[in-house]
Amino acid sequence: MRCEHGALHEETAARAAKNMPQEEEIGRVAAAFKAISEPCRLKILFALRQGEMCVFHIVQAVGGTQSAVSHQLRILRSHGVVRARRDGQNIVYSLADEHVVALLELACTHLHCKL
Amino acid sequence: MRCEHGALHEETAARAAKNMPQEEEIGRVAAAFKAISEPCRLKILFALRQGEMCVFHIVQAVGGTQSAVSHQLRILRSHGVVRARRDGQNIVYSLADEHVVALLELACTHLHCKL
DNA sequence: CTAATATATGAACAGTTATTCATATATTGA
DNA sequence: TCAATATATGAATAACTGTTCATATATTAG
Repeated sequence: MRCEHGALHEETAARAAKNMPQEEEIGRVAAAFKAISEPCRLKILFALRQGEMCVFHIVQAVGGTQSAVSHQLRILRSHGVVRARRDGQNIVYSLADEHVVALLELACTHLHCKL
Repeated sequence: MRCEHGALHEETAARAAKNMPQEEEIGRVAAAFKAISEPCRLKILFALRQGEMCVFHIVQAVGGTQSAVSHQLRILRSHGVVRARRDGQNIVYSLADEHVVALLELACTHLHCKL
């Protein structure tokens, strides 16, 4: 290639290749972002931002069927985005940690959304 | 439902429904996260974290075919994650803003990845 | 133990998305 | 203008992901 900045970019590319995270780590990060990249799951997260809730109330807050919400909750949980604890007959879900809230807020800021 | 915290959760659900962002905003946030949720695209972002590069060097840094990288770049660009500028025969790509870097770093922290 | 309620899950289908291949466009140098 | 290089893109196929339906598991009340 005849890039004007050939030498500089060549160096950048070499550094990038050298510092590229492992496939496994890339995969984990990708999976985490994918977990929060579907409208239904995002709704669940925005809802849980108001406080912990059991499935019944999450369904009430975000709409959709119990089955669909439950499937999505499993995905969120398996990716460490939300955590669940049993409370009698119910399972109460909440956001896993502040990172999740921070991610949501960063994205909203980036996109000039009001929260 | 017979949730112990019925009254409290009921209130949380109502607040969540009331403060739920518009479908359109949810969609934008979801699309943005989806844009950065594929391994190939993440690699591109991690690479660009080292500095701007033209397509040729990005391909060198992340591997894969020119065509595939180009397709992914288009997706990243159309979602405002990276920006492109022409420089002679080349198109030089760079991360759109600090939010992108912050998102990557937050995710890595959350997942206990080294960066 | 049985009935009722809350939540989870497997399988199938539908819609979406990534990759590849071939080709198009744009820029530069001769 | 022509050849060469860099990048982009349309179409087709293959892989993935969400939703639904039916059903399973777990907990509590009686």
